[in-house]
Amino acid sequence: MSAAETGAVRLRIAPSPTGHLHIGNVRAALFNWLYARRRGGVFIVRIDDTDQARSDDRYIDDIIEGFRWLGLDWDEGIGVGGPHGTYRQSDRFDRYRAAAETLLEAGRAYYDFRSAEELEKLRRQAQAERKPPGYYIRRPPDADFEAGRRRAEAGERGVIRFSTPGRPVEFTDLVRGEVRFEPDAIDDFVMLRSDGSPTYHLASTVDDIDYRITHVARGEDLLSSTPKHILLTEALGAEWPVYAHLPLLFGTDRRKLSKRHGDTALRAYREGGYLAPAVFNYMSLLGWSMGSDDEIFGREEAAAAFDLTAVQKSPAVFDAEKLAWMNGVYMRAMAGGEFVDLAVGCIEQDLGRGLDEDERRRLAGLAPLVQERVKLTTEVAPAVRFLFTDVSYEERAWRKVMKGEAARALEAAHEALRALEDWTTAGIEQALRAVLAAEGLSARKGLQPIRVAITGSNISPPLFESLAALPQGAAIDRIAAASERLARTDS
RNA sequence: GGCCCCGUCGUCCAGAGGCCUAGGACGCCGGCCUUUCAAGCCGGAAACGCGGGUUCGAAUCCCGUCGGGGCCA
Repeated sequence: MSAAETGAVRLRIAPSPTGHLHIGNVRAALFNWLYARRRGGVFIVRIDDTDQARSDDRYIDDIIEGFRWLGLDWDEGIGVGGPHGTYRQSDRFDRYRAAAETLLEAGRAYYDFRSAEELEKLRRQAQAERKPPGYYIRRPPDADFEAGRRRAEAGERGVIRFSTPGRPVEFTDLVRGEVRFEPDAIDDFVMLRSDGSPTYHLASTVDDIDYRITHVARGEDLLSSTPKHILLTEALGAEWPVYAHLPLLFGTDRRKLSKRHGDTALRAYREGGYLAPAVFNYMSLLGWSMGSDDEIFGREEAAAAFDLTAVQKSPAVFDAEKLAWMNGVYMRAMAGGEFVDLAVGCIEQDLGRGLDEDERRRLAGLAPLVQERVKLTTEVAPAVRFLFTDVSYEERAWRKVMKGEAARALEAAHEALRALEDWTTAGIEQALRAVLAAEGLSARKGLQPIRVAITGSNISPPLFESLAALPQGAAIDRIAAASERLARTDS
């Protein structure tokens, strides 16, 4: 009976700190998290920093912040500790070398001193014979353990390769079903490079064994490496985990999502006005669904329903537009007070100063109308900025609206609003409608110039509420200013 | 080049032999509402890659083919 059956499941995500946390990694992490939570198991975050030249600790912070932001909490690993050390591969090189040594002594690995040219020749030969590329990379006849060791100790540079047993590997993948690889498809892969550093195959497999990982859910790009990992695990005397190879995330060109597809860093979304629950919700739908038409759901709901066997086999294209729509759904679903707090934060940052009591009150009055109009948090400040700064007219808006009857509408509005005693939405609406009717102007024609005068734009929150959110004096002044400008530009 | 994976509307997902004249969502188009913009509501266009087979019956099973992708080089 395997560990997966007897104990709690243990899953992990192992990002490399060689760049900002990538959304492909985020999706993989999310599925691992969902499955761990569903099974009441353990979720681990390990840092795969074997490539020390390209790794940078600031990216570790980015990874930690990113996962935390999304609410993917982990039970062991970087930042939270656990029984297995630092959860950084760079601290475990000795362990990997020891594992390689064990295999060497057991005859399951060998030193390989062949030059790149020799190997290249073998590859070309394999290609000419239409054989798998790794076909000819096999243990050379003279590769005996003692001789290899002597040459290595004498300072000769060579790699240590795993010696594949020459039999097919079969396993059941939770997503793909039965998978089989023929011996020819599995080459004698390098475990330790000539500089003594471990390859991904070695480090990752040894870690999965040591951390007693029961389920490995990772991108499909690693499917063809899986037989190597299985063989290696066996050779090291351990039981291999259950594998689940997740469909890749594609860009709109249907290629593996990468830098050139624009925003592939989670950070870009965190800073671009997206809400964590929306990102979580959207990403969970990439390759999975609840099995119903329900698309809007939270973390706990998803965790309760998740199963790796229900994951889609085909790749998913990341659709930024649908994410934006979903973000809008979450924006609108926010409690009113919560949104006001968010809006205050947005505008204060935009203004570079705090809001006073009166300003907050005015913002809060308009907030519900803004809330249902924005998709991203970054849209909040531009929508309410007119409340706190002098208007600057959008030239296009001005030209579109300030013509024809605009002057009359502004003058009439100016007069009516100056005389108005009841400075409320209802009062303002009543006064303006009355005066427009008296002038014979339609609401459409009469109100747009006022909107531009007040907000600077022809697109804004509803006008009467916007006016009410402004002090009466300021509103009147703005209309007068627009009137003047119109008179100037007309003549 | 070799091996492997995948194939339902433009995109994401539902569909696990009859409930499918294929459903939902985003996007798109049209309408309603309306002071702008959104939101909301109503309606529309839009897909089972292709060819065989199995079966009374196939989007669902099998084979082939085409197409796409991944890995190694």
